Amino acid sequence: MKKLLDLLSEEVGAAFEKAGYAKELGKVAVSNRPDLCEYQCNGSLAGAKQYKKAPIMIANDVAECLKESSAFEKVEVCPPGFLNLNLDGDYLKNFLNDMAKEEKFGLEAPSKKLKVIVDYGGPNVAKPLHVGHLRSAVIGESVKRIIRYMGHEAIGDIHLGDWGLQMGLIIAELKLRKPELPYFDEAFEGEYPEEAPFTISELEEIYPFASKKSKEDSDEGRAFKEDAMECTFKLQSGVRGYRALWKHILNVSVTDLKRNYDNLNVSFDLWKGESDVHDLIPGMVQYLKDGGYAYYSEGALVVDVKEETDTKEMPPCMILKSDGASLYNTTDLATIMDRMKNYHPDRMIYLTDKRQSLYFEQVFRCARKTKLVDEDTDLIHIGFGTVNGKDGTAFKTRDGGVQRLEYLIRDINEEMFKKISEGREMTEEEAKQTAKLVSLAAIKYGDLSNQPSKDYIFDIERFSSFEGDTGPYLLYTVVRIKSILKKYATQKLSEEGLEADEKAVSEALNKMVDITNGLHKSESESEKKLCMQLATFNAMMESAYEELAPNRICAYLYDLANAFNAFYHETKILSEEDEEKKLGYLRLLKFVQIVMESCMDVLGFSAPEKM
RNA sequence: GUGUCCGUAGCUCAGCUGGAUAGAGCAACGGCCUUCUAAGCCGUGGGUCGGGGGUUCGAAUCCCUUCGGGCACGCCA
Repeated sequence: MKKLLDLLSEEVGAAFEKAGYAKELGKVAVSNRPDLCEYQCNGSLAGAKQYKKAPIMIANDVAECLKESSAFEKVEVCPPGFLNLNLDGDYLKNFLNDMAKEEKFGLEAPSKKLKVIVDYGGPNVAKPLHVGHLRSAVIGESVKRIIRYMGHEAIGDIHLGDWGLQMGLIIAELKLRKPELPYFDEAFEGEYPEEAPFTISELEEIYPFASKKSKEDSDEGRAFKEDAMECTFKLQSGVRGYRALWKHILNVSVTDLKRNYDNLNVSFDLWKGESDVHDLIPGMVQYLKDGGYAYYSEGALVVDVKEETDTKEMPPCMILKSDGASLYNTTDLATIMDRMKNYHPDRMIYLTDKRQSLYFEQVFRCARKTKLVDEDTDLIHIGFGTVNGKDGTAFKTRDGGVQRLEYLIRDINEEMFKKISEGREMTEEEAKQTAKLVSLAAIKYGDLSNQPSKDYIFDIERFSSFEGDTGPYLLYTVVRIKSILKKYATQKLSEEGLEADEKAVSEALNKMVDITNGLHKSESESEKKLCMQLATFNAMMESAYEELAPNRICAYLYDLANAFNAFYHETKILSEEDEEKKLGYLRLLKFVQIVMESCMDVLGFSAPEKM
């Protein structure tokens, strides 16, 4: 289904053409003077020079031709040559009714269905998630959902950090603490225990402890680091006990990660990690050498990725360190190779901190140059900004430490629980569930409503206050709508003497309020504004997809919620006596509800029944 | 040094490919609940869009320059 602005532009464009001017001038935009009109066209001003004619004359000619158009109820010419337009009510009604009949509200299916891998999350095994992981998870999840909503195939890959020195550090420390474990006995030939010899909290304590020790400038520190490196090497070369121990670390950690990501309503299709491509590295390195791409520079194996058009310095993409070890680049390139072989995606999208953007440019150029990817494979890096505290510097706990994501979410949950329990009639369990939904919306909306590339201030106070442009405000709006609809259905059921339990109400609603049965023509200004906002859904979603910008959806939701609340305040819905009119209102409400819920779902949160 | 992003109301931010009086939220102030959830709605005050040039009929938006800040720049990820 076409976008409203395109339809209007065609309409005005045809008028330009009919009046003897280029139809391209008929581009219609939402008015920036809502006091004067709803839409505007500035083509007469732009065309003045070309036609050597005063803009106002052109505008008058066009306005004359536009009189026959059914799209506008008002066409005005304003000096020096603006074309001020108001949409015709029936035209709008018809547009919305068409929209209501389509599954995705007029969003067109893509001409070609693409396969896209979205690489996000990127946690390290055995390290708790912290605030820095929030953005990758939240934005990545939404980007994945946007792609799916558009009708493409999206595969989410968590891309675990599960292979480097960090694993060696943990194993080395475990060896010191529990040398009696069979994993360290090279003569051991039996079955290793199924149960891991540690819990997640032990694991989380061990890593920072070991990491710190390895950096100490002492004999003990150096010896420990050496041992950790040896453990890493043994692990990577496949020593049985070390592999078994590593499996335990991975399992315990992944279980915990899954729980954490579940709490964020984030899920991955693939739980691949750096370890999965380890065996591919030698072959890839050989390929890069054989192809004449890679050469040794300052002892390291590199691929040049400079291009003639570069205005900046472009360091080469490093494949192997001078000691022969692989690094981040190596596994990323191997992962690209692996994905091309197993999935052959049309696009790969990476979400990481924006500080890595030069790095990804090198990797992408390298992959392209060395033909690890096809020419038409899209490689995209979405670099996001930092989550800052109120002081504008990186978010920390009160005592200056790194804030664990789990605790942060827990704190916000509790805060929200208190708020919801106050003055609302709800059981404790209900309040808990509601608090969870509301705080998730608060956190996610707080993040997603910013442009991904920008830093933003994570202000718990602001999120906890729930006023204005916040997730909870959006939820509240949806809850209001649900509440009205339910009340209507409950009344109807009891009028007929039927039982009105939750299930019956929702079934009755589906039957009685069906948006495909059509809206009526807007009567009030606020109703029309609401409808116009609703009508921009497909254009909005398309641009959110093209720009990979969840913030577009956030802005739309906020505008839609505002438009609804304005309408709500001046319209008596349930007490409307004209039954047909009342049904029209209810359908409009339902329409707003499901559009809002669809948007929220794409953002990765949802509204409760009550708040 | 090279590159890159940013500088808009007291605070946090929108402003799409240049268009008419620069918009929201928070904070401040004033209204609106016997009526569908007031976590809401309506209104008031508050800005030489960092500075200076230029292009244009017209610039927060495009170009140049300057100041101030963030970030990245071969063996970390």
